[in-house]
Amino acid sequence: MEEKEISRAVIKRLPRYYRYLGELLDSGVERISSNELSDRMKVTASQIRQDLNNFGGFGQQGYGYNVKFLYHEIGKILGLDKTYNMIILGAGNLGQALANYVRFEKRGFRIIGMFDVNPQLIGKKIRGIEIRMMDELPDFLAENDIQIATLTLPKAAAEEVAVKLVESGIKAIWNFAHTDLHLPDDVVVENVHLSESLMQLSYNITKNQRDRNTK
Amino acid sequence: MEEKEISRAVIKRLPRYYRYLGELLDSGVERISSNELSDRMKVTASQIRQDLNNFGGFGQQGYGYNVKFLYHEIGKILGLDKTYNMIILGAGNLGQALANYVRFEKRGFRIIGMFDVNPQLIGKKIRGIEIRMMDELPDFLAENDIQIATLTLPKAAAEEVAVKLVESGIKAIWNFAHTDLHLPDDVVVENVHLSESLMQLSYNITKNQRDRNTK
DNA sequence: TAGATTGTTAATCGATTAACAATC
DNA sequence: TAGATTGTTAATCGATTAACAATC
Repeated sequence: MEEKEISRAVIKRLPRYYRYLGELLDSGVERISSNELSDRMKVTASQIRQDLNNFGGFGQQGYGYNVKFLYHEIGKILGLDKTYNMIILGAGNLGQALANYVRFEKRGFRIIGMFDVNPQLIGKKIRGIEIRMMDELPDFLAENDIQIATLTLPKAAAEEVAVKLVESGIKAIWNFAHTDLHLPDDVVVENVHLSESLMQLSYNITKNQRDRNTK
Repeated sequence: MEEKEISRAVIKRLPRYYRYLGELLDSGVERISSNELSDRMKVTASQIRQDLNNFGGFGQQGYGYNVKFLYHEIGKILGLDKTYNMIILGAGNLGQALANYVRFEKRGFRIIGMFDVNPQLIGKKIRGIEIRMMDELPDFLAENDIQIATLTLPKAAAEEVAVKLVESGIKAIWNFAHTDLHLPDDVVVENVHLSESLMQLSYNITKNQRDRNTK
């Protein structure tokens, strides 16, 4: 079965399509053309059609796309038709904030455990999720079917914990630590580097000011 | 003064260079060649040289790059030689987590105010930063020089607050709300969409499983 | 049927990589 | 000077946009 690799650029756009289609669905829109969607999303209609056609023909000539159908198809592509059990490693501010965030649950991402090394946090519950000592991790992983591990801990600890997780069979990591994890190829890592995002912002602020002075 | 536009792809890589150079600096490395850096960062040496040359010749033939010099130059390009006053709009879990994060401060991003509509939060302090009522925002902006506004509030409120901020002269927004802000061109917006990041992860998990079954 | 709009091929644009002359 | 490595041009690759035939 020859399957062409989908480019990273396309994948990064899918969640945004999904969001817009969800909003259209909520507001009762039944069908939409690539042209109208392109207007709303400020991308070219051509790109929308190309992107979607990577996964098959979801539209119909002369009609456009059925919003509900397309929404669910993209959901399936993104793996949102399944549920995922998650744990959070590092129950500091960010870890707790993520645990408190209910919207993830609605999309099928269930946080079922949190771990930390700070004994003061142990036993504390965030939205019903218990914070456990880090040394309970191996047992917990053995007893529970976990698909995603979230790293919200200092970078010094991140790599070490990540290696342990992978040894225990974890295949997907959502990494908030400011470091690149060096893991086997079959482990999926999605990085969220907040400070790098902030630096892009300060770059653009600086550039913006320069532009204003120049013009 | 003809200045060629630097591509977004290049800008996105700069913070990562900055991070690696910072680590090299900390570990006492004085100079590095594009080749050695390419080994560590898993990018091509050619790309490193091309990227850096967008901003001028930072290296020296036969020698490589001086780590300390390059680190500071990239810092300047990213605007990290200045300080920024920030406010956080929405003092929920994520807003509080960001406020608690000390590392931003070290890089020159000072959070000096937080705002929320929930009266129960008013007066509370996060790391010394007071949470104020949202209606105090205009006065606060008039009395303080704010460069960055962080939006950690529900998407329904985000657009409305963003428009108010821009009317008060804010030119840069760090947006965590799950919505695209429609603002004038001279306003810089940097989006952090956590749920979209999570969807990319679930896409790759799904793909990974498919690959394993196929091979 | 006529009109609309997709799916898809071809053209363009931009970003990455390779190669090497310049130069420290 | 010889060796190393940049800065930069040229070649390649990939992604985006344009165009239009297919078809609902």
